[in-house]
Amino acid sequence: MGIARLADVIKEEAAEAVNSFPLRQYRDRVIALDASIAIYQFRTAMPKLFNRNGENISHLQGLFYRTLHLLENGIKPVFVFDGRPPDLKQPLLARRAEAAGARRDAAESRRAENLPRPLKQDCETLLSYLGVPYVQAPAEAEATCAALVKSGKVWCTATEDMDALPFGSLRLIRHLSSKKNCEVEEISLPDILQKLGMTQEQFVDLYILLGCDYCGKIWRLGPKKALKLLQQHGTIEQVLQNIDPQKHPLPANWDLEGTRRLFLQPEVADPGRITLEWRDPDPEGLVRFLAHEKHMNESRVCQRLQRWQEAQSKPREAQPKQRVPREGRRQRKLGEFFPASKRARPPEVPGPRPSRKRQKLQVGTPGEAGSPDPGK
DNA sequence: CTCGTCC
DNA sequence: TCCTCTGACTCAAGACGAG
DNA sequence: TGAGTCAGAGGAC
Repeated sequence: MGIARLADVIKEEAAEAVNSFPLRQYRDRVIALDASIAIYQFRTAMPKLFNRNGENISHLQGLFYRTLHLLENGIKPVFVFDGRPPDLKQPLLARRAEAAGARRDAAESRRAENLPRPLKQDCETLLSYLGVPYVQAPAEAEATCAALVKSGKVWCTATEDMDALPFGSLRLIRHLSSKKNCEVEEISLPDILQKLGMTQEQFVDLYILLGCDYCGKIWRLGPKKALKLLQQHGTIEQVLQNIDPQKHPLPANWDLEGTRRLFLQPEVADPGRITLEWRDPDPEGLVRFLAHEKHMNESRVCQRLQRWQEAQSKPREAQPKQRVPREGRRQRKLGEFFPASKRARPPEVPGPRPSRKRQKLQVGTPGEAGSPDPGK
């Protein structure tokens, strides 16, 4: 809701805070991604892909391809899963459910916001085989992403949702996809605050006035006026004292304090108790899981993995313009990754996750504070 | 690069 | 008058590889 | 779903 409006305000009033960089610029950087959003996109934007068992596997294919693409570019991704939505979001969710239920069956509308459990487990299994860490957020994923960035464990949040900014993510990148020539748009929160002459608290107030997901907005108070009045008076309370309440009625059940608290003191996973660790993808495990268990096209999986391996063995540079001649793309050698039997298929049930490659987000050790160097 | 396919 | 906000509308949203 | 238009109405100057 406030997403578009905030993007407009930033582009108009703080254009300096927005820059574009080629993806290669983010080599060796740790980037947090909202897993639920990504998966939801794969499931909606993609034509439904059903395997032979009638299961929709769009999310697996999408996650597989996109994650490998990030890894090939030297990026260290960490996926953050949504937890329980805050109570303040319930009205919004209810509205969405109602809208969906109006034209679809009730079962689908009940999908609410949280991913179905088996779906999420599949994604976790896939990430484990890819050697990519994931984090379970207690509440909003964007909030935990922001906390990870603030802690220095993560360089930036990659999302299309502007929420990460009021949550305090110092850097936000958009348009992170597998498109060729991908230019990533990076938004700097400190630059925004400086250009707008606002504190983070005032910025949160601005976001609330623009119409965030958690509470209604004030009638006839749009982006221009909201920004001007806030810069002039400092807080929403002060703004309210300087506008005509008749012409600008407040929304019903307007929980200003609650919404502020939600952004400024959100419920997040403690970054100090999270250890992020990346391993090489496990090609054998990926073929077993994706092709044999989930029935993705085996040659596609293998082909993609082979491409990844070739990129790995190549010298670190070699990206700039060096287009590999047609010839360079070797054809498949299917037997490559699973010399051992196809017969050893894992149990059908999601069962215990692959034990050997267990992903580690241990809680306990602050771990090496391998903070991504802020230099550059 | 555009377009058709992925299961 | 011009500026600003609202609301109703439409469309496309992923990633790949063959040609 | 959300993001990009385009119509039009209420305020501001």
